[in-house]
Amino acid sequence: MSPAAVLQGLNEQQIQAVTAPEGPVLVLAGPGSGKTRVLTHRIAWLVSERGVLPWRIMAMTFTNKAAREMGRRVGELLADNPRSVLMGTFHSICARFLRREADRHLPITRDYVIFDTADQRALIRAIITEDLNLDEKRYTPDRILGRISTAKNELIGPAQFQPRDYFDEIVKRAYERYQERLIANNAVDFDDLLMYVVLLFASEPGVLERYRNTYDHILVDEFQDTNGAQYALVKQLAEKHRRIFCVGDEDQSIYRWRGADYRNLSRLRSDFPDLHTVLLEQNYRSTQTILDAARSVIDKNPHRTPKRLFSEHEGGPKIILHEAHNEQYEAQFVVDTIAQLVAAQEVEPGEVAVMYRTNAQSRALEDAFVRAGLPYRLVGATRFYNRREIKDVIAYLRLIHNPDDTVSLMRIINTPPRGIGEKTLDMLQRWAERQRTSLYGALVRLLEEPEASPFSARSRRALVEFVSAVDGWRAVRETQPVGSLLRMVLDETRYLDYIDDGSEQGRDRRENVMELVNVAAEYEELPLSTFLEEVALVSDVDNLADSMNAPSLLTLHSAKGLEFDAVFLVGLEEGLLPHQRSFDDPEQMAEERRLMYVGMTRARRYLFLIYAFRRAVWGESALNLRSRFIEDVPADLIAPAHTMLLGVEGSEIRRSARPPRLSPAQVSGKPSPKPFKAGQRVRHPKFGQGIVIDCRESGDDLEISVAFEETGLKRLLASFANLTPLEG
DNA sequence: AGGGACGGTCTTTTT
DNA sequence: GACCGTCCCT
Repeated sequence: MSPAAVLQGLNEQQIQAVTAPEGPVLVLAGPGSGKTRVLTHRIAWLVSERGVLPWRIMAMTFTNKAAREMGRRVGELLADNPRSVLMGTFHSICARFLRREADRHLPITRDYVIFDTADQRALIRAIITEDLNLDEKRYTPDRILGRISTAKNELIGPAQFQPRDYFDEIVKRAYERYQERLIANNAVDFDDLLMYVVLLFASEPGVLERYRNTYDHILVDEFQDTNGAQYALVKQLAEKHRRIFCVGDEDQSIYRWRGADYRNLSRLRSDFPDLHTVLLEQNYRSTQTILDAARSVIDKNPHRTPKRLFSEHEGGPKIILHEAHNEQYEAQFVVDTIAQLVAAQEVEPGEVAVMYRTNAQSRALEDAFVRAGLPYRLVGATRFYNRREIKDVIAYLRLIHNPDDTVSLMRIINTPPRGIGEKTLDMLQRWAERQRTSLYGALVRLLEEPEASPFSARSRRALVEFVSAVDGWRAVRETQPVGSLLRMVLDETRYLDYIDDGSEQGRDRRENVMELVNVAAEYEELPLSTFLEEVALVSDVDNLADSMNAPSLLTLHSAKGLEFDAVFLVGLEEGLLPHQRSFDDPEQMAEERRLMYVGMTRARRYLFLIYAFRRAVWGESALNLRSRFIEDVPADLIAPAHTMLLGVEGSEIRRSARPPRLSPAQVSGKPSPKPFKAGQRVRHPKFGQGIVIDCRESGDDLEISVAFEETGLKRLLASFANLTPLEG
């Protein structure tokens, strides 16, 4: 293959990046500049031009989807060397290393399981209430787990954990127990996957040497989102041969809250002083209008490396700004507008995305899509693997794989109900403790010498029946493919009858489980451990079905790395984006701004910024001001919805014959007298003085929003509110 | 032991 | 408005 083939279609800057010397390289690049493309071509270039053997290359990404995509493209570029490059998420790659090294070097075995967030909570809750005798209202599992996670991301084990306040003292004690219990369960949490590998490499130079020698080229995607442990891993692997290639964009760093550390950029620079930095500023994705708008939002963030983003797509349609009356109208506007864009053949349905700050916002959107009879792809919300029935079934498989997994055992020992109640479980737990064995160990003992146990005949029979069943499955777990093992479990436990109570929900649950059976069947002869590992490490975006030509609904966080012809950013309101929880922290506020920036730059041609005048929060209707980020977009780049221009040439397409059901403010047919105008000062007998924010028809009344000096924002109906206008 | 009714809390964002 | 934990009844 000639160099021209590998470099084909790349611009000057990109070629420079792809063919950079094999020392440390950092590619800093704006959105849509082909970062991932550069990474892919770099791999192809190393193999075809530099003669690097594909299996000596390791490329780390943040989602499996990104890894798959990369694999596909590398496969295309190197027709004869497919798939042998090690590509995966940090977590999945570490899970693999651990599986290989656990028996020799770690307190867990190769059959370890990965605890997800719910498992972690169950474990820490038990520690707080049982071991430490504390009130879990005061010491909430999530707060403690958050501290533990931060520590692990910085490679601080329970022994090195330095308490800085009283709460930390509790955290330290909980952390110690937590780690002991994980090990007793033969389990690791997400952070352990990384921490164990880094600590192992640090303590066993021989092991590290083996991996360094195998993987002599390290590539990292989305470098700005690496945490302390991930950086340490990269450094360990690369510090000797120094062939490291990172791409990233600090303006797209949106994972600080889960440990992403922006200091890793300066660490990289100081650990690799000969770092070769390439800047990519050309954007291949968005129109200049979108880029200009996005830049005016991100430019307000302090301390950034200024980047001049320029597009090869001049101009483009204006950005549409729309205020909806509430979240239902917001969703309706989105659905209607998508229908119009599609009808006008401006976009394919699958090239449209609706993005929001919180998962809860997907509900109203889903409702609108369902009512309109339009298909959609949902990322997140009630994630498939978080559903109760799926977790139950997977708990069975986990227990079969690893009988020490007490969290799974507790989950299913009486699911479906088989007469093992609280009393019996208490007794079992105490009995196991007395014999210094795991719960499963105690159950096995019960099987061997039933009369040694303290149980009544009835409980004993139930327990024996349960453990015999699990033992039976364990006996065949090596010989049966995952799919048929799962079917055995379902048959013998009559689990489907248990969840399917005949209701619609019950049928849904049954179908979910059947779906899992299908997924499992695809694993064929692959070991159970592989199945469980992938189930634990899949992310929401990984499941985004490319095959379906329908709009995607997703959070701004899961939108990173994706692009669409048309993007709707909804819920652009103070309190939502930026989120309430970031108001008092400038660092977090900067991250909210980057989130907005990421969302805007996902769009190729059409960008819609949408906010709702009021929104139901926890069932209550609340008023919101529109997001401060909207104010940062230059007015000349914005057009209101009713002037919507379709087509780059500016051809105007009339909005559909069907009258769009938009907010009352949109229906501007008959102008009615509005006694109150925004900005006007008013007085209310009870709330005092304030400023009118908004005034609009609501039914046949007027709805006035007033920001009162004392009591804050209130929404009043003109016929009830006794408002007096004040002068100037 | 299990099921149903009730009330309090909760939501950022995810591997 | 959803989920979970708690209480009470069968």
